[in-house]
Amino acid sequence: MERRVSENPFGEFRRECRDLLLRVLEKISPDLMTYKVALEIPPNPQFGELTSLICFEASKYLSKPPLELAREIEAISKSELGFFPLLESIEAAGQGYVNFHANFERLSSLTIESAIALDKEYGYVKTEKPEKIIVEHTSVNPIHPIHVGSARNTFLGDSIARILKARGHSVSVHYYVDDVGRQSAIVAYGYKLLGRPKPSSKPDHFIGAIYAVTNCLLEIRRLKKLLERSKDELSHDEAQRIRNILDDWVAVAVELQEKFPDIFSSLLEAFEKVADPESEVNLLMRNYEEGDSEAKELIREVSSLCLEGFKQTLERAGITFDSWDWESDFIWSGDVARCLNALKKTPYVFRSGDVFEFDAESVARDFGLKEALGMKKNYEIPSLTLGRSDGTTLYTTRDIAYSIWKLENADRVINVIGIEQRLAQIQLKLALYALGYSGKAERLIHFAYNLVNFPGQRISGRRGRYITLDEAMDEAVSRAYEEINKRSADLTEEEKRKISEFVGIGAVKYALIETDPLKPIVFTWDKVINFERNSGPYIQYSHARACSILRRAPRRIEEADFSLLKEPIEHEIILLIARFPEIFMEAADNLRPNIIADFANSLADKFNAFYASLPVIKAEPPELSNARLMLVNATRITLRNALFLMGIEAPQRM
RNA sequence: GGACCCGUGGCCUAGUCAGGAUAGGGCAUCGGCCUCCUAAGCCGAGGGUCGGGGGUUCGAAUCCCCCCGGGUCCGCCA
Repeated sequence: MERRVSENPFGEFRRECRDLLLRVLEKISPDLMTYKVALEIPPNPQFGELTSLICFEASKYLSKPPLELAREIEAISKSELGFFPLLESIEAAGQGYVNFHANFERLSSLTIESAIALDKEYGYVKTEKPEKIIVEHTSVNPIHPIHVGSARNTFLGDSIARILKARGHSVSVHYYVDDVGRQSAIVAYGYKLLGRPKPSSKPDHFIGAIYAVTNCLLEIRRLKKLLERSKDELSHDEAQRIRNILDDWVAVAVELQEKFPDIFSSLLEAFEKVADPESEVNLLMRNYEEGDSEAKELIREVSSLCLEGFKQTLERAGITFDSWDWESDFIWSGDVARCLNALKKTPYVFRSGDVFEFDAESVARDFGLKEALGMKKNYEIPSLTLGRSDGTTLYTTRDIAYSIWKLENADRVINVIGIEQRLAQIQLKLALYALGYSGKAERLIHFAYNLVNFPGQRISGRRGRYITLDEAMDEAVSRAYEEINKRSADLTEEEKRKISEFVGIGAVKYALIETDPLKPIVFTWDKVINFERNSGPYIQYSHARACSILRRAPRRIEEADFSLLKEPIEHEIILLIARFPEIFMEAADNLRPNIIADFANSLADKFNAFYASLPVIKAEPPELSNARLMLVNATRITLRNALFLMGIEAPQRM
């Protein structure tokens, strides 16, 4: 048989089914051709590899029971079958399904040979419309370490970038360094009070401690003052409410004092000497925006220190960026001011007290965007405050300028940002419409994901309540090392270290990519460091097993008789491998990295079942062994390629 | 109060956009399987009013309406 290679084997089968069905429908009644011919995956192999539901639709039109029509299709298709090599048979079933059964000899051959021939490219079907895409992800403020909650952002973003690249887009990955906000001024102020110390630990952890303590002391000072100053004006309830918040922060202070005793006591001491730390922070923030050289030097120093720590973490996790975009640069270049002025010239900005407000609601109404934005008609979108009364800028306003810059440099911009910023992202988008950038606005995508919380409480950078990504990776890697030390004692120390890195980090990545991004995750160590079924390591293990078989095989096989692969489990594996390209396309075109995780897990499942029940190397006759070896190789390639899209290493041994 | 998201066995989760055949997995529990390619594995068992109620449909976890529960947002924070 002629050897063929397809980038999408199941797609070929799907096309044949559709073509055949259309031919048959034309014979029955040309009007049927207008029906949507959607072919679906049947729930059970006994119903074939694809199924059509067209008879249920068409039965009304032809006033014929669905099953009768299905039988008619079955009968007519018999004479056409010869033109469609990947099809074995068509049969009417159930209430009126038309089931398509594949010719497994040919589908197996096409699938396995394609996977092996395309190797590192298998599954990565290229788009017909390559775009320039900017993916902005992580963008953790440079004031505390990357914690496991923001790691969800990092890994989803990284996976999206990998998937889009594999799809043939030109992808540029950006990190937005938010150094302008009040938070940066707070941490810089604390850092200055401490006399700009050299970090005594990993720089981002060190900065995170300073930030949490400084912020906490500021909050306590502010709340106490508030209670004191307005003792007589406050209602009883109001005063009680503030006292409760204060109590909360005092509890935070106790936690922080325990965790960072040195920083805490030094900062507490320094704070007592300052009359009004609050205004000093505000001054620093203002000076920074104005480009005051002392403020610039200080805040850039703190931010860079923190970023240095991020880069260590990200490098370990295998995450890279093409561009680090400093928010402050957009202020100093005048972009933000220009953008603000332009916005003020539109009819959508009004004054409210000392500040300008952006009337997002009117834009949505005038441009008829409510429905497209997923909002109810009667819901009034809140306005957006564009600046502080002291003249400094606000985050979303700065983000408008940044977004325009990104959109000028790309066909599509994907922002991986927490779902809690949904409203702000909508307001931002509406501002682009108001500015006359409708085309750009449509190409701006907010990829939203939900929070990772601890059981019973929120992760909070401001309170210093978090588990860092570093800790999570350390813990996962050390557990992986124990495991690998037990089972693969013959590996060198270096190999063991390397593999435990892959496995531990793979576990964390998988756990954060696998769940639907819109669902909140409750953090537990057992969930994030899972090495059992439905985990990164489970897939890696399956890959290593496939490698192990191939390593031990006495010969390299380049062709085989695939008609010998008759076991149902073999067919299931082949089908999954064949479907990988279309699952990949779905993941790429709908931004769904989690379905790659799901797919890889299913394939690993099937492969392990196969592994346990059927011999490969010792299979008899040798021709069967050959065919299985090639199946194992195709599985290995597909698992590896799926793992790659999640940024998970595929070790050959573990 | 309003808007958005989520609700699937004890716990976690796929399927919901594009409605179809006995609702897939995993954890935990119980019972089996290593002189045989890595047991991070495999096989089997029990366990489900798909949050509730209406509706549309030949057919609803999936679509529509109402309600309930949880989360998020509604800041001169980011």
